[in-house]
Amino acid sequence: MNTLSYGLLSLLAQSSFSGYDLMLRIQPFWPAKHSQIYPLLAKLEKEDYISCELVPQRDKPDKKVYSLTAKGKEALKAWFDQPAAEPALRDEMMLKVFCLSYAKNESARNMLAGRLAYHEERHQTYELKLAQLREKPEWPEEGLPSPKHPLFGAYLLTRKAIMTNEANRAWCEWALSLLPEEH
Amino acid sequence: MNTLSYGLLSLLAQSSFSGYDLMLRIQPFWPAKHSQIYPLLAKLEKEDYISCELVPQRDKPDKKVYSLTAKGKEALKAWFDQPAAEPALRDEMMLKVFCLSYAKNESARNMLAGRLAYHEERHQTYELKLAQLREKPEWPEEGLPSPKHPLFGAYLLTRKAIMTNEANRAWCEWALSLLPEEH
DNA sequence: CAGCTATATGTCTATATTTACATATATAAA
DNA sequence: TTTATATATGTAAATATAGACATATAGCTG
Repeated sequence: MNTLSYGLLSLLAQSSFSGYDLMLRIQPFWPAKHSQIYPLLAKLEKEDYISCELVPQRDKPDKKVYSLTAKGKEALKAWFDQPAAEPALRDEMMLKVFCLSYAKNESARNMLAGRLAYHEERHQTYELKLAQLREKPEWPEEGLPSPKHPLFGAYLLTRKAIMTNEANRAWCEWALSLLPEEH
Repeated sequence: MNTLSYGLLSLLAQSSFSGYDLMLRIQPFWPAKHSQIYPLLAKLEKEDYISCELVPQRDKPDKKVYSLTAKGKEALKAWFDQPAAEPALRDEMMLKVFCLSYAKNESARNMLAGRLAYHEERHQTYELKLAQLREKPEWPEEGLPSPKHPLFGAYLLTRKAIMTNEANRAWCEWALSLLPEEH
C-alpha cells in the first residue's frame, strides 16, 4: 500500500468512481498516468480494499465502477493517524530560475510570462471548481460545509489551490517587474 | 539528460560544488537522494558537461568538487529556451484532506497543526536564507541584485519560497479555524 | 472519409526514484 | 565507550512513474 493507493481510497471515500475518473481526479494532488492507476486498482480489488462493478454505457465504452469496502475504510482510518510525508514539489522552472542571470532577458521574460499565464488559467479552473461544488445538491443551503460534511475536504483543497496559486501568480508578476521590458 | 541533470548544471552555473553540497542544495527544488546524484554526476563528468577535482580536507573526508565545463554551459543555455514541464506537487496530506470528514476531529486538528508548525519552521529557514544572501560579499551595497547579477536567481527563488509558504501557512490557520477546538 | 478528441481499459518497457547496503573520518553527546 | 550526527562517496536492489503500444466506441472537424 503506497501513497497513491491511499489516494485512490480517499477519493472512493467520497463516492464510487471508474478508474478513468479516479485517474482524472487525482491529478491535482498526486499526478499519475492511467498505466499506473489501472494495475493498482486491480491489486486493490484483489486484496479486497475496493469492490468493482461493470457498468455498461450507451454513448461511451463500458466502465468499471469501484467502491470502497469495509476493509478499505479501515485501512483509510488507520492511514489517517500515521504521520504524512513532507510535500514534494518538482518544478523545472525553479531550476531554470537558478541560472536566470545566464539567460537572455527575452528568454527569462517569456518563461515567467508563460508561468503567469499558467497561474491565471489555473485560477479560472479553480473558481469553476468552487462554483461546481456550490451547485452540488449536497452543498449546504447556508454557510460552508461543516467538518463532518462530505464536501468539506474538497472545499478545503480547492481553497488551498486558489491561495497557493495566487501567491505564485503574484510572484510571477513581481519577478517580471524586475526584468527590463524590451520594445 | 533528464531534469535533475539540468538542475545540477544550474547549481554549478553559480559556483563549484561537491556532490554532497549539490545533493543538499537541490532538495528544495528537486528532491533527490545522494544515491541518485552521485551516479548522475559521474555520467555528466564522463560526458564532459562537468569537470571534477579531488579536494583533500583535514577535518572532514576528502571531497570531489565539480565545475561546469564549456559544453555544460552550452547545454544549460539550450535547455533554457525549451518549454519547461508543469510543476508537480505530491503531498500526502492533501490526499488525507480529501477524506477529512471520515477522520476524528482530533486527528484532523493534529494533522493541520503539524503542517502549520512545518510552515512556521520553513519560514524561519527561508528568512535565514535571505539574511545569508544579504551577507554575501557579492550582494549589492544598495538595492536588490539586478537580473544579470549571479545572486538574482537565488533571491527570486527564496522570495518565491517565502510567498508560497506564507499562503500555505495561512491556509492551515484558516482550515484549523473551521475545526472545533476540544478542551 | 480521414484524422482528432474524449471516454474507457489494459499491458509492457524504460526510466526515475527510493531504500538498503557499504565504507570512512571527525565531533559531540550519553 | 557506545551511539549518534554531519561530512563524504559509492553500489545494488526494489519500487514508482512515465512513455509507448494496443484496442474499442462515439462525436466532431476538415
